[in-house]
Amino acid sequence: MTDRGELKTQKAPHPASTRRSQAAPGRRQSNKLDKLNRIKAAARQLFVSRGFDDTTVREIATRAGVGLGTLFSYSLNKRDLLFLLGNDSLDEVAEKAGAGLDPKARLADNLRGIFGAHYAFFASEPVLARLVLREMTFYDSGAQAQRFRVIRLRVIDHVAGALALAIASGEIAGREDIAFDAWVLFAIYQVELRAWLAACAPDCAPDLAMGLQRLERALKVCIGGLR
Amino acid sequence: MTDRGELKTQKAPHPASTRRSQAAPGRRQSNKLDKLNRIKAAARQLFVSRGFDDTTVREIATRAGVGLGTLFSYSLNKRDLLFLLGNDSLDEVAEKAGAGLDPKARLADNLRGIFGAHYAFFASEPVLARLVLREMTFYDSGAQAQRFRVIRLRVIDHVAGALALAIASGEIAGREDIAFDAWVLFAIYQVELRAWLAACAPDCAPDLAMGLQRLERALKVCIGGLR
DNA sequence: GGTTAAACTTGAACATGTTCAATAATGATG
DNA sequence: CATCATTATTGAACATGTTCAAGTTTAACC
Repeated sequence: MTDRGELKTQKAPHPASTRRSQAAPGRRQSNKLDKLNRIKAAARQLFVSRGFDDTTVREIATRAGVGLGTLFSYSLNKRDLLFLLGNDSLDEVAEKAGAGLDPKARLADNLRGIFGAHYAFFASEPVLARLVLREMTFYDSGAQAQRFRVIRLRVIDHVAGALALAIASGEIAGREDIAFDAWVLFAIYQVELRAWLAACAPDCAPDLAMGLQRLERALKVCIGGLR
Repeated sequence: MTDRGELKTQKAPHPASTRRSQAAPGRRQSNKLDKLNRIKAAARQLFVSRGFDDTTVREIATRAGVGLGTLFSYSLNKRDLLFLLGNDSLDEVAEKAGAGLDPKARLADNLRGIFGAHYAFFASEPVLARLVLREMTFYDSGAQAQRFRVIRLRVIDHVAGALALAIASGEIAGREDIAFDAWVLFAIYQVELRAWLAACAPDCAPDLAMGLQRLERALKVCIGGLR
């Protein structure tokens, strides 16, 4: 395989080409967007209804009304196509989760706000969510994998924000390295999330309340310490 | 794909067949073992020297001196073949790690004993280790994936053992649910491990001391608590 | 409008994991 | 040893992700 993590073409339209430069959002640009949307919709439908492995890229191309080769100028490979879908959703979720931080709330509640938004998303799209998590955990080449990492950093940042608020309000003591503490809490979230999604059959919706309760318990072990 | 996680043939030799039953470790059995070993050796060499994706099953079969189809009666698929190698090593490591528990040691030291043994293994076979972790994190069908899960449970059990010792010696207070606490610590280990292995180029040996130091720091955040 | 270069699209061709029907090897039995 | 049922082996055939050289479309410029 040896992919270098880059798309083949993908250029800003007319980047001061030989002739001229201009914003020029012409037919070309809107056609591309249209195709991308058709591809995304087709892929989403098929991945959700048949699973990742049992969906062929040929089916996606057909349903999207594009040629087989065209798929690969919109996403580096099949996996990256899945990430594209996942990231679109995760991006929204992460934004929403971060906006909900409440200076007057307790730490546990702010954390539930952040992680709960994600859990709700994963519960609402269990099939896609499981696929994304499964595929995304370790692959890190491709534009979408990079985007995923950025989103993740933002979430960790939100956790750090929650910790800062808790310190400001005196709920917990000042800490040496908030970012590191946030990383540890995020680690617990990640593993809990995977365990929660793995716990029930691949096409059933996981139990949101139960999952969050377990996560909260795990986070409290860490917040309270073992001593 | 739709694999059901089972090998095709694989039967205890002559399981009270139509005729008779017997231990009968004849030529057949030793031939099989021999082939399995050749396959494992070939796969290991190729995976380590060229990576998982760039090794073809045809190459493995050729180097092992077996037919292409034979590979798939020894492992369910290419990925499971990788797990086979990884599990053989992990099994040993987990055993060693558990045996090293010292009732007189401090909690942090016992934990370093357990996790350190794993880190040492991952540092000594970085290529294989990364492959196994990458591939194994979410796939859970196939005999080897099952075996991996059992090994993991054993490690968590060792962590629980370390906690029990720390409680017995009075280092930490009695806890409500040691197994759950162990699970949380293990979660931190898992994420730290992945971050450590991901941090450097794919074929360089990661820095053992630095990795363990970071892990210890993360575990201490949890042990000490945030308050 | 006509010309042209850049960008986009495409499916045939390729690479490679996996299956399976045919064949061979084994060893229990007579 | 001859027979035969079971088990193991095999590679041709298949399925499917990915590449790429050739063709098509776009729009900047005259």
